[in-house]
Amino acid sequence: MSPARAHILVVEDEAAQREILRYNLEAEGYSVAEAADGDEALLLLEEEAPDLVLLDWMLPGVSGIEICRRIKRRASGRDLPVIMLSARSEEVDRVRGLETGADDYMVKPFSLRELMARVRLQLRRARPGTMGARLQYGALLLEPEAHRASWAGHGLKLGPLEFRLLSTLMEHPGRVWSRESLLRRVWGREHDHDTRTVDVHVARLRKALRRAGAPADLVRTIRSEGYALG
Amino acid sequence: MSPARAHILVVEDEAAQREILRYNLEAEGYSVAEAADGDEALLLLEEEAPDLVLLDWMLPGVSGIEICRRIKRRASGRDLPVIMLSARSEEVDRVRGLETGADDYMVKPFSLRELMARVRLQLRRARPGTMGARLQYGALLLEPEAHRASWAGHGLKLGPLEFRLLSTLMEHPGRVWSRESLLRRVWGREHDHDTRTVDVHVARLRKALRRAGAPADLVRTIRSEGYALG
DNA sequence: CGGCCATGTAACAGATTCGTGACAAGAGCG
DNA sequence: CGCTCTTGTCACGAATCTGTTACATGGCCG
Repeated sequence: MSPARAHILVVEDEAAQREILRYNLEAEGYSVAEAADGDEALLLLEEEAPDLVLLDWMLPGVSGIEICRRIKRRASGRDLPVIMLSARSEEVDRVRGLETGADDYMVKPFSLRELMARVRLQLRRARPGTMGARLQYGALLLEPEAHRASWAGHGLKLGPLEFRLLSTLMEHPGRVWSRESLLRRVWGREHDHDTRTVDVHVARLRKALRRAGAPADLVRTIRSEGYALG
Repeated sequence: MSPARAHILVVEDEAAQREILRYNLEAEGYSVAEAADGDEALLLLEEEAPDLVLLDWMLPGVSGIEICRRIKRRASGRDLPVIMLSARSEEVDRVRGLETGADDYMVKPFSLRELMARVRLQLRRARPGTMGARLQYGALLLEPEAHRASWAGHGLKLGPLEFRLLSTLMEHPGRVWSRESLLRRVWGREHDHDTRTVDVHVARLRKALRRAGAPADLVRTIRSEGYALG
C-alpha cells in the first residue's frame, strides 16, 4: 500500500452521486470523505485535512462557490486543489467557477475517466512530495519511494502502520489530528478500532524516534484533542 | 534474452498501433509496457519505471506534450529519453515537440527500422551502464555484456532469473519494488505466478550475495510492500 | 489532597508476513 | 536415457506486526 494515500473530500448533496464518486475514487486508491452540504464540508475541511476537494456547485446551506472562496482564502488553501462540479454548462458559470479560485472545473455529466485524470493531475501538481521526492521536517526525513524514514541520518525502524502514521503527521506539520481522523486516515474508513489503538501506535512511533535520538516532544500530545508533529 | 532488458513504455491510444510497436520492440529484446491514454501513462511512469518512453502526440486525457513536459521536469527526467510520435508533419509541431524536451521525434507513418535505430540510440545515450559497460552500486558490480555480476571482485553465481532480478534492483537503487512489479518486470507481462515466487528468488539472490561476502541487508525487505536494493 | 479523566506503555495473544529447505517438473546436453 | 541446472510451489517455523487489556502515571479541578 502506498505510504500515505491521498485523501479526497467529496462535497455533493445527492447521495447517489456521492456513492459513485466514492466508489471510483477508492478504486483508484484514494481514501474518501463525504460531505452532503456546505456546513458539513466546512467542518470536514478541518477534521479531515483532505488533499483535494471535489466540490458540487449546487449545495444546500453554504454554496459551493462560497466554500471554494473560503478554501482559497486560507493560507493553506493554495496547496489544496479544488475541482468544481456543476450541472450548469453556461460559459459564464465556468468563468465564475475558475474566478473563485477553483483549479479545475467539470460540467455534468462528465466522464469518470476524465475526472480521475484531472484528480491525478491536480494531486501531482500540489503534492509533489508524495509522488516521489521526500517529506522533511527539521532533521526528520521521510522518503516514500525508498520507504525509509530517518532522524538526522539515523534510520528509524518502523512497522507499516507506524510509517503511515508518521507520513500523515509529516504531511501537515503542527496540525492537530484527532484520534478519529488518524484512524480514518491511517487505518482506512472501514476501521473497527478503539481510539486507544492510536495511542499505542503513537507510543511505538515515539519509541522508534527516541531510539534514533529525536527529542521526546517531537510528537506532541494535545490533551483531549489528539496528536501533532512538532 | 538480454541480461537487463531495457524497459519501454509505449503511450499510444490506438490499440493496433500499440500492438505493432510492442511486437517489434519485443522482437528487439526489449520488455514493453503499454498505456492507452495520458492518465495511464502517468501512472505507469511511476509503476513501471521505464528506461525509455515512446509517446504519441495525440492522446485522450493528458496530452503527450504535457506528459513529456512532466517527465523532463522531474529530477530523474533527464535520464529518461522520450521519443515523440506524431501524425502531424508540420514543421512547427516538430519544433514544439522538441521544445518540450523530447529527445527525438518521428512523424507517422515512419519506418519501424528507423524507429528501432533511434530507440537503440537513445538507450545507448542515456543508459551506457546497461547497454554496454556496467551497472554499479557500492562494491556490487554488474556487467550485462559478459552476463557477470560480482561483489568486491568476488563473482556471483546467478541463474538467469536471479541475474535479471538483480539488474532490475540495481537500475533503481533504494526504490521499493512491489512483488507484482517485479513479476511484470523480471518474469514478463504474461506471468502466471504466485507473488511468493519472488520471495524465493530473492532468497536465492541473497544466498549468492552472502557467499560473495556482501552484507546481509544489501537487499532490504519492506514488510508488506516489497523489496529494495540498499 | 482526593477524585476523575486522559494518556503512556508493558504485556499478551492472535494474525500476518517472510525466509528457506524440500521436492518435483522441465530444459538442455552429451 | 541419465545428469545437471534452473525454476515454481509448498509447507513449516520464525520473525514481525497489531489490537486490546491492564495498570501506572499525570494533569485538572473542586
